[in-house]
Amino acid sequence: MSNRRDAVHAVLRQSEGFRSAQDVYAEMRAEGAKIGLTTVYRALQALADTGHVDVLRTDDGESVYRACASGDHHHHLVCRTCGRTVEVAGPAVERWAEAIGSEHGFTEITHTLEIFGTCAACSTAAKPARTPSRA
Amino acid sequence: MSNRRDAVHAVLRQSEGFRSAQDVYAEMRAEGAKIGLTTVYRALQALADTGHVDVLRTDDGESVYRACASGDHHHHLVCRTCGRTVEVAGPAVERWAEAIGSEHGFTEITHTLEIFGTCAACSTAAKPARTPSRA
DNA sequence: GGTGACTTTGACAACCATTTTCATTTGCGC
DNA sequence: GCGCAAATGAAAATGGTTGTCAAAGTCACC
Repeated sequence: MSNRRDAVHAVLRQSEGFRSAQDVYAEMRAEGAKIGLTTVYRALQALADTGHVDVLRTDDGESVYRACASGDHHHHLVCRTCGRTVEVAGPAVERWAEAIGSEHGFTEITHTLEIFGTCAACSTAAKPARTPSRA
Repeated sequence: MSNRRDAVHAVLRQSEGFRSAQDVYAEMRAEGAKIGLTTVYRALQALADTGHVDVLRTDDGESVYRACASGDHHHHLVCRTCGRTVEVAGPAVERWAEAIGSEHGFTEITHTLEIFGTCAACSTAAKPARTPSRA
């Protein structure tokens, strides 16, 4: 029955970068899957709770999910143009955060860290001419 | 005329931690200020654009604002219980992010980093008994 | 002092992702 | 086959944020 959950997970596994709930839903419907938006949200949350996928918020407040290779704590280097994502680990940062926290008397330190940039491919593609589509 | 904007800014200055737009609006109304929600949002955005206040998204997608001491790039150590905020600088992290980015061929690196924890006062107040409210 | 152009304001409606509700369906044990 | 409990999904509710638009305020200029 939690077949739906697996289906949702599968969609994420097939994706390169982060996908929004609406996005996943749309794709599944497009593929002919009979599933409700509600279920997608529930599946995504369940997956996130069990640590099977990573969640993060986009700048416009949308939640995006991604099936990550490792279940360990890690961060993401995301291309702001194509969405390609690289998982990175930063032991030094973890320690730094801990240290900063303790230094100020804080306990149970957690942190959120995401790195954004333009990947090689996109930065090449973006400035061939000298009309950088300046918005 | 941009008196409203100053008023909004003032509210933030009087606050210790991050405040949501709705929150600021409610407080201003409570103080008797005649201001509309729309205006509060606009003021907040304007302030954020000009770098007078820092913005970040809470886990539930709400935008929260804070008038920060320095206009420089810095991060926040936020108490998840009382909201008290400490501004921290982490040159090492900035460099690390840059390095990781270049290493993967990314350019125009930016990053978001927030540290959450329980401050000394709150952690003391929270565990008087031995019922750690383990969710 | 008056007038008109332009900007700011704010009430209200529109948006939209997410959540809740609730009736129906499905799986499973008995 | 029956009934219960969990899962599902359609639709409505929620709630923060943004857009619309007319009214009010400012200011320059006559």
